[in-house]
Amino acid sequence: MTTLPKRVDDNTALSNESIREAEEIFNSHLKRVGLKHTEQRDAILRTFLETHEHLSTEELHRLVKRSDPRIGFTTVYRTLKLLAECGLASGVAFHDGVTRYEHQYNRRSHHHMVCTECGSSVEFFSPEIEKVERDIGQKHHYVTTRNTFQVYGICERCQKKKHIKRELH
Amino acid sequence: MTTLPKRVDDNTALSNESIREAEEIFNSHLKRVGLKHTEQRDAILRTFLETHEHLSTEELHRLVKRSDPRIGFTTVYRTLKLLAECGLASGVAFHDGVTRYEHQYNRRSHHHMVCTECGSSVEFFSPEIEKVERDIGQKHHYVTTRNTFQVYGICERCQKKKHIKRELH
DNA sequence: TCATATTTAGCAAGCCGATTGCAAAAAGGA
DNA sequence: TCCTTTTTGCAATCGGCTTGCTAAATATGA
Repeated sequence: MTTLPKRVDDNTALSNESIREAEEIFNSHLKRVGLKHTEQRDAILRTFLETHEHLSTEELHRLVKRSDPRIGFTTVYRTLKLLAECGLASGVAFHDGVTRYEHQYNRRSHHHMVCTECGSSVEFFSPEIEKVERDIGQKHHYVTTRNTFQVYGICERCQKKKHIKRELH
Repeated sequence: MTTLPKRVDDNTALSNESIREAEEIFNSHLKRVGLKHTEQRDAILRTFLETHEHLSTEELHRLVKRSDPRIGFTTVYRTLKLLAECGLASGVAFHDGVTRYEHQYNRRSHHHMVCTECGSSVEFFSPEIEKVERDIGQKHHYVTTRNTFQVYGICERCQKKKHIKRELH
């Protein structure tokens, strides 16, 4: 067993306890840097923790507006930065120029395989990757902090679609 | 030996022969898709092959202008896309929102470790990574095409700088 | 070599996600 | 409650990426 894959659309919802813990982390981060606790920030964090996928700021904003339509894009944008600061969110750059975020709380480092046809993705964890990070850091005297690993390819469904298209000729 | 690292600033210049081969690949690609051979495209390819690092379109444009100041940004931009199409260049997305390109001819797939303080980077190749790509693709029935792997951290020099700064307090 | 058809070059404009200035509103300590 | 500080969110801006357009360059065929 080399990997522990997990479909993105699995139910990865956090327990109430985890959510409270995450709120705690966020609140103390705010206090530490002298910022205020607001309704909007709370709502954004809660919505964010409910998600399972990697969301652009745009997409999170759309979700947040469901619980409060008056929350603006800028606030979501800035809150996401705060969440990244205290380790609750982390950004992933796929190859389409849009930064996506995923919640990091109670999840271990993992990687993505992305279909270049339809954009769907699979998450997986691989201890080998973490080992390579350690090894290569040691070799070049870097103190490593994180890594990103993405595999690109074509998913089963899109392969079949292509097959059908070819048969029509 | 798990990795075959190579410093980015090594002399990785291609032989004349390799350059001719690359030009050949480019020319037949142009012919295949019904495009024309031009001085500018030639100059851009040649400059590109001389580089050793990952360049943004902007940066390559600056270099190209040294050999011909009248070559515009758009042409470099579009030529880079052509080069990517025929496999001579490939784009890498670091985490600063800028797409960088590196020449791919006569080089095998490799990865990057980037210093988050000063931006310098180290290239390395790791067969383990390629194996993980194959495994995870197989497991989820993807036909994989490529992967990107980046390690982030702090290089030796920047660690020392931080150390000195701390001692001044 | 020259004429003709096709593509290119590069300016300028547009696009789009990321970022910021600002004034009214909200938070929270005294 | 009052007052200071921070936040919010609109609107404007920024910056990299992309494209429309026309004069110029290239390839093809006579």
